Amino acid sequence: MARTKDPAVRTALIERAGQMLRTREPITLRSLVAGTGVSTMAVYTYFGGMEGVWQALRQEGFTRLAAGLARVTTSADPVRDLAALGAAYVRNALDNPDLYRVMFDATVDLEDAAAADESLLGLVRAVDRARAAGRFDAGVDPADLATQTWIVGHGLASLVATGPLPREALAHGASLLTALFVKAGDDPATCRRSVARGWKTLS
Amino acid sequence: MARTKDPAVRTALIERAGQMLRTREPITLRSLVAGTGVSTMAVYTYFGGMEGVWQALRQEGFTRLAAGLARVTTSADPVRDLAALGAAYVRNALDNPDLYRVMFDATVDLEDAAAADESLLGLVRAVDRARAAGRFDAGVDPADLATQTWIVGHGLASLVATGPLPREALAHGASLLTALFVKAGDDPATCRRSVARGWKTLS
DNA sequence: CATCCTACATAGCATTGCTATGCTATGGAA
DNA sequence: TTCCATAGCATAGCAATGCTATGTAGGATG
Repeated sequence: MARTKDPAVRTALIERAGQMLRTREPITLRSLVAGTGVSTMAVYTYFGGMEGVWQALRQEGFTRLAAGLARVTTSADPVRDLAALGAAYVRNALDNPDLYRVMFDATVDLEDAAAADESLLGLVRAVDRARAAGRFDAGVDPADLATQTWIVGHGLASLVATGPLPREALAHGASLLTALFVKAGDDPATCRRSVARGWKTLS
Repeated sequence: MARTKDPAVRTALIERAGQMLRTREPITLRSLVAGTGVSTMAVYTYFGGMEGVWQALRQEGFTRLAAGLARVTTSADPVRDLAALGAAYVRNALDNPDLYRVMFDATVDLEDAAAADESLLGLVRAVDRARAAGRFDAGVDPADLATQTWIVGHGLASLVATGPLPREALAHGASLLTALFVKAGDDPATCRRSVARGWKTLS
């Protein structure tokens, strides 16, 4: 029919935007395309405007988060794995603080919510394994416990990444998750050791 | 020496800014002063620029949060009070979602951190009362437990206010706080009832 | 090969936050 | 009371922002 879009241009632009986010350069229409050889219109061709760029960055953030969670190896101790997933969540937020902020600063739309749910799935499966292994009570709802783990991880990551809490406060994560998993039925002493093993993957 | 600033102008401007935040109007230099009778220069005289306006809004947010927490009545049940403080924190965030976002979207500076610590004090005192009443173990550090309560409240409020979690997810707050307080030494059955009493002040 | 649609560049638009320039009025010193 | 330096304040203009209108060129499709 006519000229086709070059996917490399789109990729290059979001990659450059991510780079600028990391170096804390302000991302503007003109600064984004400066030096790339393409003109400002490319942003409208590939993203429909700057808002589209931000949305693409949000998806990039969720993709990176999913990759970080997927990198957690499942072991014979599902409670350790659960803590390791929480640690990976926090680590991802601290490794890409600006990207993490972009992910949650605007009201997330349905497309973003789908990506977030995708990430939650790994947590739900880990809870399922723990329940199957007899570590958690049969009455525990995997989705509920996964959500609560998310709440803890997000609260901790958010407060540390934006400044109110110092990095030493990350240790609270282990306490919170232990409390959560013991309430779910795990043996306190065993749980403490499992969570410690999973959480220490953070540092 | 010369003319003095009129505090009423500053107050009127931040009040108007707060109103615009609530009605989701974009807050720009010109739109902020439109209709107030003062010119754009007033923003620079009283706030030093738009960034000063945002900082003032953040402080306004912390002030409102402190007021919300102070409104929580202390009862004979310190664990109930602790849960009620957590509920008040979440309620404040949901009542003023945009103001709450402004409070935490930028990297908080030292002045904001002081306001945040001020709010934490109420939590620390409640933990102290609970420990004095024998509900918590003697080894519990009030500052630590207060911080963990904050992490839960912030994580919950943040995820519900920005959209990823529905309002029904607020019920997770009671579960999380119960887990936390039981781990601190409270009797499970008693704790569940205390937290339920405090948390139900949310709705 | 011819055609038409689409990517793309250039230029210009309104709006943004901010600053330079005067003017005015007001509080402290004589 | 008189005077004037100084801070408040308004107007106008600056560069930079996101976006749109317009014209061109290039490639896929018949």
